[in-house]
Amino acid sequence: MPEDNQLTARRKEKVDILKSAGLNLFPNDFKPQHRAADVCAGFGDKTSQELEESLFQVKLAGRIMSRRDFGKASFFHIQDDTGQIQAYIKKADVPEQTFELYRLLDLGDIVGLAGRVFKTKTGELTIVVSELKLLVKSVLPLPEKFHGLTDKELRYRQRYLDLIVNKEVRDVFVTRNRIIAEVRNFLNDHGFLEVETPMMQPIPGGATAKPFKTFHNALGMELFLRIAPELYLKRLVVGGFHRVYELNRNFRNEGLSLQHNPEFTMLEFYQAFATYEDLMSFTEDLVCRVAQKVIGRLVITYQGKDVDLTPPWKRIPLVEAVQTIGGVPPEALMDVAALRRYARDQAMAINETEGYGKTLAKIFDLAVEPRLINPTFITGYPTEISPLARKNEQNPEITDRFELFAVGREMANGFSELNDPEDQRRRFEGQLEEFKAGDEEAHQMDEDYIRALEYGLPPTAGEGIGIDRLVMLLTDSPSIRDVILFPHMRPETSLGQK
RNA sequence: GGGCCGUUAACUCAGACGGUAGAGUAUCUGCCUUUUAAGCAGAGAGUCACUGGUUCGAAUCCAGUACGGCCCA
Repeated sequence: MPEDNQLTARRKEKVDILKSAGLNLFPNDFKPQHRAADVCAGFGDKTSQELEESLFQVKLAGRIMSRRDFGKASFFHIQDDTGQIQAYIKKADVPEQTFELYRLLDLGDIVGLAGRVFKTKTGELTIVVSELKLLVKSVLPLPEKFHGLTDKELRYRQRYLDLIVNKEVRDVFVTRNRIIAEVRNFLNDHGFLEVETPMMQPIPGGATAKPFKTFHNALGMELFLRIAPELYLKRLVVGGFHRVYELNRNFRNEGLSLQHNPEFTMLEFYQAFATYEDLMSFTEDLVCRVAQKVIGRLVITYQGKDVDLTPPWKRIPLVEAVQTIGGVPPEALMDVAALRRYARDQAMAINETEGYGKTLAKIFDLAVEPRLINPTFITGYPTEISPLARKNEQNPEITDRFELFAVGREMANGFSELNDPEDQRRRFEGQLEEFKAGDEEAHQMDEDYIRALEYGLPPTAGEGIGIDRLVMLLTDSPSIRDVILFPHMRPETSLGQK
């Protein structure tokens, strides 16, 4: 792309002019003393007369975002990391070479300036430039000022440009940071210890998903980018860290969608002596506190729909939800044959080789999930599809597990942990059968994890919360790519390698 | 992986029926000392994503490829 066109050629000419005038084009000695937002906050409510009398000087640095030239004067806006402020330069008021320099500046250049604060006729706080210094010349033109940059491909590929010209994008990522900070605060306040466990694992576990493979040259071994930190975190509970969490990246080798990026951020936390029911209440508290602190309210809007986060949230057993919300008749739930018949009648795409639990979950995904707008816990997931969860004591066909849904998508998954090593071994063996039967996502055997359980995992409950999806919900973002700074894209073919 | 749609100037977009490629912003020149999508007058700027085909002639029709978007698995 950076091939010369008329615009970049003209800018490079200006670089040459400035260079030949002996100007340092990359100075590093300008120290701004103010920021745009501080100046606005500090002087915004002063009258023009007060400003005239105060003669207050400010010194700041920013990128030129717009300019309105007159013959012997000009208005321009500069933007720093806090926002924009207008500046005014008048030929008569500055040394000749300063005005000459200004004439050679372009939108996108970063300058340092100093001057007095005043208000224009229209009441806009403005800096009268008395000193102006070029801090770096930009040789590529910025997008058009009114429509800005809207092409999604360009926005994701050149996020730096997106961030320069689209303030809302910047705001989303600031909010993301605040959400994550509040999640950490909440967990820290509740006595949880943040830990870091391997991203590269010899056995990918803790979830059902296809992993990315990599290779360690010196050890001559295949490794997998983690699909979840779960098994390591539970080892830490065995080791005596009774409240642990990890908030970091997972990697899953799957397709991309509005809700899926190959690497995504997940919170996982484990609490000894808690049950999945404790975690449901804990999750309500966590999400509400984050929403209250970051957004300031519990009724939010997501893509035009109202979402009420006010607890308590509904807790509905899976089989009940399928009937009352999904409209599946009770007789269709009799056995796997009945489920398949029902799915066929409803033209639902299911895999005829899968068993009762998977088929039921699939029907749930299609018939119920999109309808769960307000946060809702679905409980009682089949044991067959929950190889790491504790069986329910009344009904061993289901587990003490929940998933949380909101705005029609899964937000969290939690359960009382299976801590019986013999049961865990049998579950892993069952998964191996599934793998042999063609399920590439089936869980693998992890002998060391079973050994850890043999030392004794305290009764524990654990949960994972999809942070990207939480950020999407709280920032009203339609795509996961809007909350990930550099979402995965295929390589740009037109960009030559230097 | 499948279906539909898109790709035209740096950006945002027009471009019926196949007949020399258009606008606004941005850039350049001139005028302009309180503008803010500043204004007025003028100028320059394009491998119409790529490859092939049909045609006297293709941005336009056809096929394939690349990248992207949306929907589905």
